[in-house]
Amino acid sequence: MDATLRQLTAYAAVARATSFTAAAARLGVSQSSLSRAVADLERQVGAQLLERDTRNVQLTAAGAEALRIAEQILSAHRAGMKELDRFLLGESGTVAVATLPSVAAVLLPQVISGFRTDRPRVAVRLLDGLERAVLNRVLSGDADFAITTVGVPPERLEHRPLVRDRFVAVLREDHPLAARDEVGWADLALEPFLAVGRDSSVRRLTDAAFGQVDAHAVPAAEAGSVATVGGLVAAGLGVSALPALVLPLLGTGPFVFRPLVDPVVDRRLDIALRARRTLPRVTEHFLETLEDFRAQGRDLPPGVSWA
Amino acid sequence: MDATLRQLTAYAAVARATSFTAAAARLGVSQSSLSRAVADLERQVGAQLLERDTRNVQLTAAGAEALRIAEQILSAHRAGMKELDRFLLGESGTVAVATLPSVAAVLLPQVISGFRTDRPRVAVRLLDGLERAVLNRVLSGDADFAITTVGVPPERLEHRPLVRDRFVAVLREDHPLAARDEVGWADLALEPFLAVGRDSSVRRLTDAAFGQVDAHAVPAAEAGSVATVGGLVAAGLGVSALPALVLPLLGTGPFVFRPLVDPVVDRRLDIALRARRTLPRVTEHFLETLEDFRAQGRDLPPGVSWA
DNA sequence: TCTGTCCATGCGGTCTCCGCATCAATCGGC
DNA sequence: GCCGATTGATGCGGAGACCGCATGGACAGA
Repeated sequence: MDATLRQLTAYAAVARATSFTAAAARLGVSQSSLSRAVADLERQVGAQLLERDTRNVQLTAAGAEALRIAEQILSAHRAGMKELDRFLLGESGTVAVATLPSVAAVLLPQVISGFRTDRPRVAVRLLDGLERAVLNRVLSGDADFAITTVGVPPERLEHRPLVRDRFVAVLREDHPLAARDEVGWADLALEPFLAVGRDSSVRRLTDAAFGQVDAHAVPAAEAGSVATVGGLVAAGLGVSALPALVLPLLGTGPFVFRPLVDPVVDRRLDIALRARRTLPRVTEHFLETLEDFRAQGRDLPPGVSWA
Repeated sequence: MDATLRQLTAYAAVARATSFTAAAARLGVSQSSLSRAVADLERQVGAQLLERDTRNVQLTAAGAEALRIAEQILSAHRAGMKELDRFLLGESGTVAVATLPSVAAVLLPQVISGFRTDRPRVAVRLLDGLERAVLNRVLSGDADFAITTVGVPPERLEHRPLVRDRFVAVLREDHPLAARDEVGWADLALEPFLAVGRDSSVRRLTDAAFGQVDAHAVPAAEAGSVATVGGLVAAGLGVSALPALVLPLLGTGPFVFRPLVDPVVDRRLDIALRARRTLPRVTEHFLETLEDFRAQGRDLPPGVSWA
């Protein structure tokens, strides 16, 4: 016993109109078609649903129950189709973004806010982690795209430069170097250096910068999170160098920041997508919002600029 | 954009198995059929739902959403069909019984109790009222059938005798007639008579009985409900005559009941149904339960007997 | 390189489903 | 009380959907 949608549609229309002819007009099909469809349905469920003499149509008890049920099913179908449609149009769904903690905390909030006023039915998921984890999220499909640094670009990802994020010297306010207008990497190399963990993309860049000025890259201490580095600097244990975007994550403290030169080091944050993939419409919309921000030259924290 | 159940079924099977071949085996159809059905669905919704290379099938974002929705729709359909089936088998639904208050309060409770242990998913609605209202409920289709007295049987109703309900004299215990073993209608006629309202079926029968003994039928007082008659009798205002079944409705009081003879008067309670109508299965089942009670000779209150 | 497996597709046959025309039954107006 | 109009059911022919079979092309693993 399986009733087709066609049968249920026909039956519901007839039962609601209590008339084959009227229902046929409303549906834009022939009366005979409805007559057959209803007869088929009755045969399939094995019960008479409509009591018809040549002049009137009325529902039996089973018919009333069947109407209720048919409308439930049809409504579920209609709602489902509409929901799918909305999803395909990018009006609902979820966009999952994998990013570094600094991007998630500093750059994205305003983007998400703008996006959600346009598309309130779309949920945004932030998956934050370090570079490797972030890229894996994209490769595995957990995330729709990533905003992250990219050291060795994996083959199956496509990149679009997004912002440049300049390294600055992080000092306690009473540190001698704080008196300077700008600081060189070679100057930093003479101080106890407080580095972030080895699997951070920031670490790779600081190591490289010290390499360029022929300095040893052995840190005085190493911390997993930027907030911890902030605590160490505040305690006077040394100095650090961090991209401008992560500075808000240091927390509060007696910090001063000075431009870092010789060389000037930027980390580039890219949008990373799986190559040769058509994106869900919601993802496209999110990226368009991001692009709008760039095109409008929206304010960024000092030291951060659109790429 | 309307997806057929066939397409949704096919898609859901393939998407769940992430394999056309496996899904085809499970559904017992050919692989080519599924391939086409899914392709049709994709064309209709205008989006690719499955990403297939020759070796693997995996869901796109739209595909995952579509699977969720397809399963919702299919589950609604399955549940609805099952519900209708249960209804047609008489395992669910509602049986509406129109009856006199005395039947509703005294005779039916045990029947309903027995019926509901057999069929816990079936609801029973009791529509109680006086004879005319009760019959109208059946004629209008509000009730599936009635249990009631029937004075002038309307044309479009079919009757099945159910029980006989004997009239007894209702006296206060200190009344002189209470000393007798039985009381005649002519004896009652000499006392102030407390009658029920004119639209009650009981009233019609008491009037007729007094007529048979050539007594005036003018009551000393008339009350709408049996409980009120009870109050009047208890207050010593007079005597009454009521069918045995309604005695529980008198309430508590210093009542004694005596057999009423010359003539012995029974009211007959019938099952009344709309003629030439096939009954909903639940109604049939309820009537069968009632019939079982009769066949088993279940206990009835004194003065009441199966017809 | 070769074979087995997977999905897509051409093909022919069957069955469903449609609309048109018509029929029998009934209602409403005169 | 009669007649035309309207209602739902049904015969019929045609168009299209849907099926399974067989085959093709692409890829994985030996």
